[in-house]
Amino acid sequence: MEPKYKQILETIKKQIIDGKYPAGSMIPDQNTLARDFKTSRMTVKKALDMLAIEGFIYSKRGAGTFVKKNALAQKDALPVDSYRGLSSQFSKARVKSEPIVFDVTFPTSEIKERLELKQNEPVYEILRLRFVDDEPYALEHTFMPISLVPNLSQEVLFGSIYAYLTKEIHLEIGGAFRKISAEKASKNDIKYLASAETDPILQVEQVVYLQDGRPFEYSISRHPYNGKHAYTIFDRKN
Amino acid sequence: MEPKYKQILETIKKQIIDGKYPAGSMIPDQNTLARDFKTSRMTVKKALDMLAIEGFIYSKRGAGTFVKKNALAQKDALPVDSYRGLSSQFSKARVKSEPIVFDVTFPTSEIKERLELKQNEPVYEILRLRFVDDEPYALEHTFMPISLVPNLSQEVLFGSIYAYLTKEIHLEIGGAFRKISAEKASKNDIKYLASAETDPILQVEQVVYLQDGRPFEYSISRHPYNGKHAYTIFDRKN
DNA sequence: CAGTGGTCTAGACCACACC
DNA sequence: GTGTGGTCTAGACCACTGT
Repeated sequence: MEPKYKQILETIKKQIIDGKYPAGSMIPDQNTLARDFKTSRMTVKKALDMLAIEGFIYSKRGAGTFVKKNALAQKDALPVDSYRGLSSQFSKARVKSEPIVFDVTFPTSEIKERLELKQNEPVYEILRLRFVDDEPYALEHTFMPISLVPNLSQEVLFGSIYAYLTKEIHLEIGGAFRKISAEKASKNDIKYLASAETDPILQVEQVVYLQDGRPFEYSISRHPYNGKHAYTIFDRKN
Repeated sequence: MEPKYKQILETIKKQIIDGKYPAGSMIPDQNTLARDFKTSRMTVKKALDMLAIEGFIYSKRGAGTFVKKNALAQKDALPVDSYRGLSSQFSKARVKSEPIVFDVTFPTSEIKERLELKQNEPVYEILRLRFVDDEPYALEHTFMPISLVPNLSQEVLFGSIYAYLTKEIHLEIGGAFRKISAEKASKNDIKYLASAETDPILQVEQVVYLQDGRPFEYSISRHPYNGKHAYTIFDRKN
């Protein structure tokens, strides 16, 4: 059984998308909604709070709750989960992966620090060339502690590592820290991404954390300069 | 009077930072906390939910509420408000701005679309070179509808536009959409940012929205390649 | 002033984890 | 089973907006 506040949330969201509450208009007050949905005001409030977080509405004390002018732009917005890997951004059929390096090593001091490793725990080192629609999309250099993923097979590398981690093993992703920069093309970029020597490279360096805060993956992705693949985000103030 | 849930939130946050609840440990259950804080469980729950959003703790139904392993890393984390401008990232004294262009024009079709302008409303066009610690930090090309900011003076451009907008006028920022890419250096980059012709440029293109969803600023910032200034974010799954 | 949203209470029942 | 967090109720009081 889905919680009642989620049902209310979905109902109102659908009504906004369907145009029952146009952009800029006020939606019914919380007491009215509570009566209409045969529930308490607290439950309505929770639904409205979530809708505000999703970017559809905003509330002003003393005035009312209003549909945002650009509410409809939110309706196709992805939740923030690009660290789940490429497969959630693009349909699985369009993504291919070609492993270049798959090794087990001792981490350098920088990687040890990023992954908060205590002693000299070994890590996987994975270098993969990733394709979207058969075009090079990124060169991914990934490090993961072996202790967290004891049985990673080379086979998995051809597909989505994240699908394997969340389905096969029981790992819950909590968030990711990312650093995005523009870099000069390296030899590997020229070799694998077909970059020219003077092409700029978009680099995304990230540490992915589990729900309990343990770092779980450190990776550097390098994207070719082709005018197609930029990094996009929507920051919302709450 | 600050709401009670915020006081509870701050108290527990301080206790985590002070080491009363070490990383990985369980904090007292909600009923106990409600008794200790002389409040209801719902109020405690709200405080804990906010603490989870801030990245300090996580809860598991049936098990308990735990301090994240990297909770302390959150204690200096900035809230997501870099669209408030540079002055919130760096102390005001370190930031300088040099206006290059300050004009009023009719928008191109692309800018009209980004700012969702109906007719041919005029916009400000502002080109500013921004310095941090007297080094070129970014070349900012900004467009704002005149209708939203009727009285922007050239004087304001030397400082922080955002400080002026939120303090002098009564404008509330709601969020921003950003697109980050790596680009080749243009003539302007070479001229103002002292970039070499082969240097990559980190470009941040953004549309900033007001709380009610109206787009309010469209800007393109170009950052020089000096290994110092990357774009960083922390995505949290909630 | 009336109407709105923000917070809070003191309970209740349920779903889930762990033993 | 016991203890935990997730949801929900039916009220209440307060802060703020707009007239």
